[in-house]
Amino acid sequence: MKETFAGSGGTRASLPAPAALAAKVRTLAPSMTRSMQRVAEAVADDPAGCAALTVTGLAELTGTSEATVVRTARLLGYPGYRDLRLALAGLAAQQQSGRAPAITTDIAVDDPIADVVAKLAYDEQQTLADTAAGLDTVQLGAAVAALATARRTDVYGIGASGLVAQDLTQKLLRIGLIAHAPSDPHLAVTNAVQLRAGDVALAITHSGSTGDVIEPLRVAFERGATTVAITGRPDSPVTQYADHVLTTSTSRESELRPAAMSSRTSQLLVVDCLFVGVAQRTYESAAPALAASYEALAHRHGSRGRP
Amino acid sequence: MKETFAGSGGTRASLPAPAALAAKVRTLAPSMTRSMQRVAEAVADDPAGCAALTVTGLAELTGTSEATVVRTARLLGYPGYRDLRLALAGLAAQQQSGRAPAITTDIAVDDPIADVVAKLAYDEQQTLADTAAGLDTVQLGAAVAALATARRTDVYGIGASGLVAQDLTQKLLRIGLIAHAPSDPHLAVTNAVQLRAGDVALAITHSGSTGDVIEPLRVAFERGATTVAITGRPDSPVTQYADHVLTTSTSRESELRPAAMSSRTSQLLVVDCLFVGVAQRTYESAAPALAASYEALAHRHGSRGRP
DNA sequence: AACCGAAACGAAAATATCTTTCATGAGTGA
DNA sequence: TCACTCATGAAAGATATTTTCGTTTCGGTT
Repeated sequence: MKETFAGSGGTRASLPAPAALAAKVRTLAPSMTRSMQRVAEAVADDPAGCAALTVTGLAELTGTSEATVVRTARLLGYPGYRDLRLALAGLAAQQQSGRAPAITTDIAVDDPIADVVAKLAYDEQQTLADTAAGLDTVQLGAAVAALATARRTDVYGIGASGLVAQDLTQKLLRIGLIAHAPSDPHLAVTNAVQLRAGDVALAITHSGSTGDVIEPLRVAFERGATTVAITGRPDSPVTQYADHVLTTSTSRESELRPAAMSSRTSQLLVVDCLFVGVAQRTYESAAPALAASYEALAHRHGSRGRP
Repeated sequence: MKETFAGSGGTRASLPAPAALAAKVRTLAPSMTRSMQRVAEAVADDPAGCAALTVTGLAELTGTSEATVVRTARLLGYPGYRDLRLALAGLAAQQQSGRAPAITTDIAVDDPIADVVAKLAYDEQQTLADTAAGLDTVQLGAAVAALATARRTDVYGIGASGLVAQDLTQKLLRIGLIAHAPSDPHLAVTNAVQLRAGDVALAITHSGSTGDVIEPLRVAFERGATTVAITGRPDSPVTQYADHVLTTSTSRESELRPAAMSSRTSQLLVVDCLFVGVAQRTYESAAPALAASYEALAHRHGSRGRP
């Protein structure tokens, strides 16, 4: 690995931004081995402290070996420990200069309703920030390009993710694209069989292991369609069949705050980004289409303006 | 110079803070030799770029030698180049996060995808904050109470709001309550006719003027059910038939960012609050029901962990 | 102008740090 | 139980940083 390229300050390959690090740790933790998790945890817990440590120091601190530390750094998206260390220094500086440490307490059974509102709002804001920070714009751009030029698009999702799938579908239809979000898994596969090169199939699943969603994506993939996966687990089975993977952030969940809640927030942001990106790319046709759909809806509302 | 002391994480000697670096360069410049000035200048000019360079790299860039770079680092108050580099990374991160006010502008057709992500995330965060701030906790509490004790609940919504309605329905079902979200307006009315005192009807409409949603709520209202409206217009027709009104926030929309987008975010937060509130109130039965639904879903996912 | 001394400077050696390789052992499924 | 895979750390190998030390430069002095 040469480091010389960085000198130009030109096109920097997408190293994870410091801000995204905490989110990345959470996202990738499940796919880590025990030792690596210890390292990741230490790093997320005390960025400043870890930035001051050498590989050897961090290895000792976490009771692991240098090799494991380097492996962890790699998994987090850096070429090696050195770069992770720089990112940690950046993160530490950011945390230092202002923004809150972001420690939310869980929602308790006896929290007053006002607290519930505050905590939920805060958590969802956090989720949005994490998602935005962790989103790979290259993958996103590729997915947008594929969608914008697709002959037709299928969107697969089940349960909570199914609603997100429908949301995207509604939006795409609004700008004149052809999109479907089959709600029945069997129909999804039936649909997928019809896809071919130039079409796009998009799977939305938080766990990345939802068979009912993977199956149609696999079929589409094998048919030559461009496939996109929106998932919280970038190493999960669904990504096998995905040309482009968009990662949603995973925040800690609790009994009263199911994972579905934050994953939905995260997924919707991604979907919105996709939509806006596509609308930009197809502006010529999208703008009139959007206007037309407003028009068509107007008469279904009572008066045109305020009641 | 050993670096091992850092391992303790104990009393960190006072390294110059990153922010002070630029000032320090200016202060110390006069006392520097020519070569060192070149190094200091490069460092002050482009912290981010220099942070990416090794001693050798920076030496080459400034046309000096490694030794000079290290001497400069020393003069600036760091034990060696390594620490200067970390400080530079911190400074870069701070500068990066500092300049973010560009996102207040609307999304333009030619915005790069990264900006789109940042702006959308920012807007949605804003929407959440506004919604949380504007939510009437008394009304919310009342709605929660009604839902928690309802015999059955109907949720009405069309289009984007329809998805929110389904989201709420899914959640309520998960904790063992009886809820429906008829997607067909006619079915909605048919359903509404069945409601009576002790039941809850909940209408979700951003404009508050969506006839297809108002109608079933009216019917439910007249049948004596407790009615709730989630709307962005607290003075719109739908509130006529609503015992409790929950107001969502309305943020500015633009051509590329339809109102549906932020109203959906806002509505979902309200719906989440309702859900958590209800889950709290019915904790005895909700907790096992939630657990059970997790259980039931587990087998639809491949393995629990890594693929 | 020639000389001297001090300081600046860089090449290269010495050291520290990071990365890779490889052998070992723990855990897993047949 | 056995074969197998995978996680793991020790140590070798590769880089980066720091130190050493000799050369060069510059200012002043004779």
